Amino acid sequence: MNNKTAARKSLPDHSRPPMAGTTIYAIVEATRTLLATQGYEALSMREVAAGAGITPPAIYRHFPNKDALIDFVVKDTLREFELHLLRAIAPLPVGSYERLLALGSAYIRVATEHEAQFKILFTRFRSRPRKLADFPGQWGYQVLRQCVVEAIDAGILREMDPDLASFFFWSRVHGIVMLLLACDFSETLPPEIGDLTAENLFAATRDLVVSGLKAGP
Amino acid sequence: MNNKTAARKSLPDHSRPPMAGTTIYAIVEATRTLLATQGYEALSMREVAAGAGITPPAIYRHFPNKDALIDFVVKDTLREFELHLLRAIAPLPVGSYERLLALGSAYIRVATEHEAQFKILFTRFRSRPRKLADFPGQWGYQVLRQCVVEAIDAGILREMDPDLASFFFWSRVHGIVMLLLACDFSETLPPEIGDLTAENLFAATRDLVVSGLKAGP
DNA sequence: AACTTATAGTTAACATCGTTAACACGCGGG
DNA sequence: CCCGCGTGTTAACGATGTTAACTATAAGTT
Repeated sequence: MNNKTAARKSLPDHSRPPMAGTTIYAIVEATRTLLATQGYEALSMREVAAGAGITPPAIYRHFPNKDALIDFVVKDTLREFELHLLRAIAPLPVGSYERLLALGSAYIRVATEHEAQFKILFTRFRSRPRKLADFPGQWGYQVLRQCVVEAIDAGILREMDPDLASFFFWSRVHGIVMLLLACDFSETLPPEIGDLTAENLFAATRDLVVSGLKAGP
Repeated sequence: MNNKTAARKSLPDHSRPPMAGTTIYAIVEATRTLLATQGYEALSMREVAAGAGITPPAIYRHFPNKDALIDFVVKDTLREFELHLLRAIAPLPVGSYERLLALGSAYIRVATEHEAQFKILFTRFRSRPRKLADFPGQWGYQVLRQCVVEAIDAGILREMDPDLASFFFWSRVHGIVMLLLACDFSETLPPEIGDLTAENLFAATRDLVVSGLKAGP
């Protein structure tokens, strides 16, 4: 009967993107554009409404509040993140180290291409630390874990807990991305790396990860 | 003559903390408390003023705007970060790997103890990517670099560019901290790690860093 | 065909926020 | 004495997120 007690307002379906041509699509698209151009802090409901060709209160027919709108846009933008990962590793042999590298590159690519959404997802969390399962598509964690398991089985990686190893890989690329988003290393790091993109720094340090930091025998 | 053209309003001295008992001290202290208890998003000038026992416009006698106030508090809080690092490594032998571990632990400790300031410093940057030199005390980068150089010289770490290695170490702890601040891994990572603190995860993965990920010979 | 109802939009307004303008008090030096 | 300066006040402005109240349109239902 009243199994819709929780929501008086009709929420958008979080399981798939809104159809083009609808107002809700215009709202989401306007939000996305504003996030990419002005960033999070400058995003206002009035500007979103103007971009969508409606008045501000009309937004509240589709989203309960600003947070929910942004949350939806972030999740919608990163919805296909998992697919990106799968596409990145598809042409590479199962269990190979190249697959893990490709995952790192794909992560970095998504993070830099959707910088605003990425920062929101990882810093503007209302519900403080969220469960990994709450992240859209678990943020491809299962894909990463699978590749780690396969690499261990293939003898490419040494024996270790796959979850701990996955966390290790994840935190590594995450740290590179977050550090570069926050700080300019152009006068610090050696020029032979080339452009100080996250991608380049990921590549420049991968040998360290594989072989370890200890001095040779 | 008019060498103070840029600033009509008197700015606080950024080079040392305000004296106790002064209004400026009360403002800073109120801001610090609110940041720690409510977080950045909930921080309002009116609450700061109330906490400092003055009216909101009075704040503007000491800080040009909200951003400057927060910026000052962040820098003031993390002013002694470099000293923390130095104290952490002091009892440990020069060139030892323990020194590098102690640096990582100190970084993690400061980040988790001053979560709000840490997040502001690394995500709420107005002047987008800032130069590393602009960070308070360069954020101890020189300390880290020095330890890396010494460890390489001591034969503890293999030969590599010290700046690249420093970045590698930094991004590693940074990634762990940022990931844990954003996401709850309690149902993901193996329970034998213990509490899922950044400190524990740093310790649990340090062998991987030293020995490398590749399978043994 | 007429009446109801839900949906999706509008205008007007409110509370709160950062910030400024205008003014007031106290204190040290000519 | 008064002048200026530092530091506080009150009142107010513009922008923001959000709600209330109203309206128009399309879809059923009798």
